[in-house]
Amino acid sequence: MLASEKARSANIYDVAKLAGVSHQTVSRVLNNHASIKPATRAKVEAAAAELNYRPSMAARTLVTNRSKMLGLLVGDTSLYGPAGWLHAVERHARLAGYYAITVALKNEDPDSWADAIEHLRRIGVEGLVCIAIKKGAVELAAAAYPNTPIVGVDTEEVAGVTTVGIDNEAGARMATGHLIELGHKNILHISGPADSIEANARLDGYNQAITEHGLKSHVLQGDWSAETGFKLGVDLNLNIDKISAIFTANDHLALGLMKALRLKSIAVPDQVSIVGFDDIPESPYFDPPLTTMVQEFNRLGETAVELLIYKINGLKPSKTSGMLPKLVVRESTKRLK
Amino acid sequence: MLASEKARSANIYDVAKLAGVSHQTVSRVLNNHASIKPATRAKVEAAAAELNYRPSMAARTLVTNRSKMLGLLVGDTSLYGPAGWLHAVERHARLAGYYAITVALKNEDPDSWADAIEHLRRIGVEGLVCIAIKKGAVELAAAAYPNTPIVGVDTEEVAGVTTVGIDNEAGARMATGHLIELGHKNILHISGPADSIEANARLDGYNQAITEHGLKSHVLQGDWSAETGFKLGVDLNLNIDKISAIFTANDHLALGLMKALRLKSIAVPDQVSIVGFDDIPESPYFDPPLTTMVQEFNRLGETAVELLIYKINGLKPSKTSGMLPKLVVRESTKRLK
DNA sequence: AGCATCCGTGTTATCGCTAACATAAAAAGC
DNA sequence: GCTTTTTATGTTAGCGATAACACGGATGCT
Repeated sequence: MLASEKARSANIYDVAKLAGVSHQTVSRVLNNHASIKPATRAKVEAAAAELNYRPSMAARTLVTNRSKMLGLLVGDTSLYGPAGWLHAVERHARLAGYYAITVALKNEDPDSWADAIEHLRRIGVEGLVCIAIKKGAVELAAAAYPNTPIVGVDTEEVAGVTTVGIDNEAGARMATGHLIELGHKNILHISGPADSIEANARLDGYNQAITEHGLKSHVLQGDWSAETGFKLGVDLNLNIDKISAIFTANDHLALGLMKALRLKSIAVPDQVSIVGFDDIPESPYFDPPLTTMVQEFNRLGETAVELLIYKINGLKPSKTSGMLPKLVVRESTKRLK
Repeated sequence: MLASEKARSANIYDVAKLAGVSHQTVSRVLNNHASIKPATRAKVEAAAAELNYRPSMAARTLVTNRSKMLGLLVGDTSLYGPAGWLHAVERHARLAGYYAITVALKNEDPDSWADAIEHLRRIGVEGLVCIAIKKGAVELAAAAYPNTPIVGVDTEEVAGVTTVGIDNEAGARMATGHLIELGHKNILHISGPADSIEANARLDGYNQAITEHGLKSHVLQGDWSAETGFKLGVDLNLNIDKISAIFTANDHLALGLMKALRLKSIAVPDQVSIVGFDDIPESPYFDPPLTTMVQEFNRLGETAVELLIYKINGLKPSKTSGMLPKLVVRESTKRLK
């Protein structure tokens, strides 16, 4: 309260002095070391509380060489999947006592990758989570962080990087399988962007289901946008291949597609059944409500953080398989008459 | 390359030795101090590059007491607005050389606020951006960080906190005004949650426009979800008040509402015109495409970071007014016959 | 009883950097 | 040409924590 008192906040020596012990004892209390008398612990804790003491992460990081920070390299955060994973990872990082430093990479702009990665490098993260970024970006990150554990969430396989993700292939097989069960024979797939790992996995899953049942594969190249779904829908002629069902690589494509079909007075699901992928929050309210594949963000985030912390602690994580999305049947799919 | 060499990365002394100067000279080069001979600078930079040197943020933070980190306290990141602002802020923080530590607060769960804020406190951020969180949470943060500059993005006014945001009131006035211009006399507003600042500002804007034109206010209490829009739509009887137009507090409400109207065979816009708010990416593909209000995330994020850095540097920022959203007219609104 | 062991705590060194002061050489002023 | 200033660099101290070692006193074992 004296005028001479600096606004400087209390450090470990201030606490030690007030508690009448050495600073090292304070440090031991803070770090839950064994062999501290309960009475001493109480004194120290009281002093710390009174001074509103907070340990300096910077000092701790400097001496222990562990920053308790994780870097989160994420792709397009406006997409439903990446945004969901990001926040799940962030949440679980905090629950595990780590700080999450997020850096958004523009997927389309490789020139910016190096800058973003360099930005993170300076701060000294203990581990890296790469979320839905291109293979090249993961490789760049791996090269920049030769001794830092990395976990990829829905990224391509890169040496030294443990990858977790949803099983897009199995999901696409389920989505296509659902249409096949409903009696559809000519099923079109509108794919995601050609350079996307997830999009390709979904395409593969579709083709597997199609081939297994001796059907013919029909694929149109798309991306992740409603706009492209709309454009492809406008140009689409269902009669040429007698298409009675369409599986789109995500819900946005389905949304745009359905708008185009509406304009052409093609009824969903009476004339075409449609299955999407993602289950964005809007999907139940589409016209008609969309049958699609749901994924659980929370568990994926938890797994990613768990694996990363394993690696940080020098343990080899066991291989994890992708998480299975689930089918939600709504009104956009119907048995073929 | 010797076996004795630790995996330890190079520090400032290693660089100094290799460059044949003192460590302080290296420090000066790194911090762009004046009075460094170009030749010396070149030597140091070459040495730093050769050793792949990165300064330790922790050491720098310890001695300068400036962490170059900003805390981002954000509300429900699954909502379109908050997610957009968050990423805009994150991006501009990085462009300004700051690290963004994100912590997501559950808006509905006040018990968790303190934990989240404490988590951030330990790391010593230089400033705080509060994005779309409740007033109580902002106050808690302000109390926990008495000497830390805070900027609120779309939060209620709290003493000491500079607030930026879009002008929800003006936006709502514009949206309602659009319907009035089209000749509508009985305009219903479906509001957002009662405890939301934005929702109340939008409600106020609606009421202003209504009163100015001598019309009667019709309000239904909603929240931000498509589900609620749907439920309200199911129960709605347009005839009672001769409602010919509806302004919903966001696009999701409009989405749910339009689904309900479709089920009841009420044509949009022929029987009711609808205006939303937000312009989520899906809105152009709704049935019909939604007339709504667009906001610019990027500029808001830039402004927030700019203001915060002003405050960090001890400058008093000038009062900023809210940014004006713009009207996008699509097919869900029509002149009243 | 005498020695080893453990418990609880204190002392000193160190992490990698910047601030502040010190100093030699070069430039400028009279 | 000699002091004064400026330029360019070096030296020392300290930020706030943990690690490693030291050490007195209590306890256990023979």
